[in-house]
Amino acid sequence: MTTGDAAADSLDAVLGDLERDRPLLERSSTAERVAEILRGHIMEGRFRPGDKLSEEGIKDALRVSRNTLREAFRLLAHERLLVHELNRGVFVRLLDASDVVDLFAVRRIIECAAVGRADQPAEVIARLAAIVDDAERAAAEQRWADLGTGNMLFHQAIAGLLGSRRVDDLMRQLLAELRLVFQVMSDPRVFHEAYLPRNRAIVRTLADGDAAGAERMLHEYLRDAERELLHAYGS
Amino acid sequence: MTTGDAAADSLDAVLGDLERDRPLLERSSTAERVAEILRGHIMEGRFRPGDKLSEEGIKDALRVSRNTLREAFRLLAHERLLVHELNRGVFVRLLDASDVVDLFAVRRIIECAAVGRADQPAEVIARLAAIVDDAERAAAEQRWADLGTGNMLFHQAIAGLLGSRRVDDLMRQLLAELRLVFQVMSDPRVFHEAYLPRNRAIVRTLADGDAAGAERMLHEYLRDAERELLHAYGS
DNA sequence: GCATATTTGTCCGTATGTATA
DNA sequence: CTATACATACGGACAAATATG
Repeated sequence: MTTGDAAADSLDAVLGDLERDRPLLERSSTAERVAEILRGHIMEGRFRPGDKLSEEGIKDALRVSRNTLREAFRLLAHERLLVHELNRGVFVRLLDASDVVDLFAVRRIIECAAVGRADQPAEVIARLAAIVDDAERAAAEQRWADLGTGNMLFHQAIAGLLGSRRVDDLMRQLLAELRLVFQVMSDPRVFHEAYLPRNRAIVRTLADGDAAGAERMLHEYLRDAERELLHAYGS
Repeated sequence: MTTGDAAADSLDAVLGDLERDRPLLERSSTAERVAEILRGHIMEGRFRPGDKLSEEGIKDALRVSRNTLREAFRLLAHERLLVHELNRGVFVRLLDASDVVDLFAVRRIIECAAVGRADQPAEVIARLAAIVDDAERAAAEQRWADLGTGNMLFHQAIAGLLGSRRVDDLMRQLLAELRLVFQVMSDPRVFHEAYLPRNRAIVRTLADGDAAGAERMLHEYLRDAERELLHAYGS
């Protein structure tokens, strides 16, 4: 009973109003806006992995029709953030150890390919450094949520080195799934904090023009992070 | 007026009945089955890139409700096979030269990473060889459609060497998009046929245990194929 | 194991807004 | 500029499946 009677009432409070910041130049359908809102709530942990998202409760809270809501559900299910069980409804995805392994396998391929390319202009490296700066500042000021997103942003930027729209989309999706992994962990703060210096070192090595070295460091980074997450999963 | 009044009538003939081969153990919703049918029609060229898919015409032909059809549209738009233009409807995606470049950039990363791994059991290599066998047979018997799918299957199998569910899904999607590229080409037959011997050579090199050599060959393969497609796009 | 209540799956009618001939 | 066609979005309805007591 994850979203029981009481929860249905509180959804009004949890989910902000749909029309909140509707831009004058809105170029998206209601279903897409609903999906965006729900995506945010999932990734920030207000809906936890395994939770059921009932059509009735959410359509009332967001004041949209069931049809529109179902279109949004389809989108998020396609992004692997929700799972659709026939005649049972949609649930926030619950990832297992094999998902973690798969996620890191893809990350290794994409991210290592990205840093391994030697032809990076200095301006791009500077952008990476700026992102690490922000994350370090967030850690220093104990803004743990910002630290987490900053770390994510770093790896998104790494993938961005490839300059491919499709790789960017893929990476965004992988990191969103990874957020679901973090949310079943005990303490995400210390996790992200420990890897901050390694991000810094990777950028420095890249700036020195040692792409191969940076790739090696990133590979070890991913190996260790995967191992730690799997350990947290108790496998 | 790609799907005008006359076309709406013929849709009944073009689109097979939805209930055709509904399995006893149907574990999928109507929306997913509709998406599957439309996907097939798009990839086999019965709907051509740029065509508009009108809700009215298709819902009548498939005898489903507008709501269900819209859910299916959302799925296919998310797969990049359709583009959703607000208040204008959905259209079969029309790819441009930059899409071809992007598609091949991702293919290079994925496929080259796959063949570059030296630890492939002999049984897996044999499966690759069998796929090339099938494609060669199709070419010899002038079954051009089968030749095309056979070539696709080969590259799907290459990506499959990584043993990652997410990579498999990604590759399936990339190849589906690539099919849209082929459909604006003049003569896909000769295109696929020319690359058949190179597939064969890659498998042979892999069987010899020379993963690095196979990766080099695949890289050249992709470079040439991309160049040829871009030339066909007139850029 | 059964009867009931709840929820999903699907369809329809309709009002409104948007694009286009 | 008007008229028409169409997409968007809503709400109601009902059958079917599932959850609950």
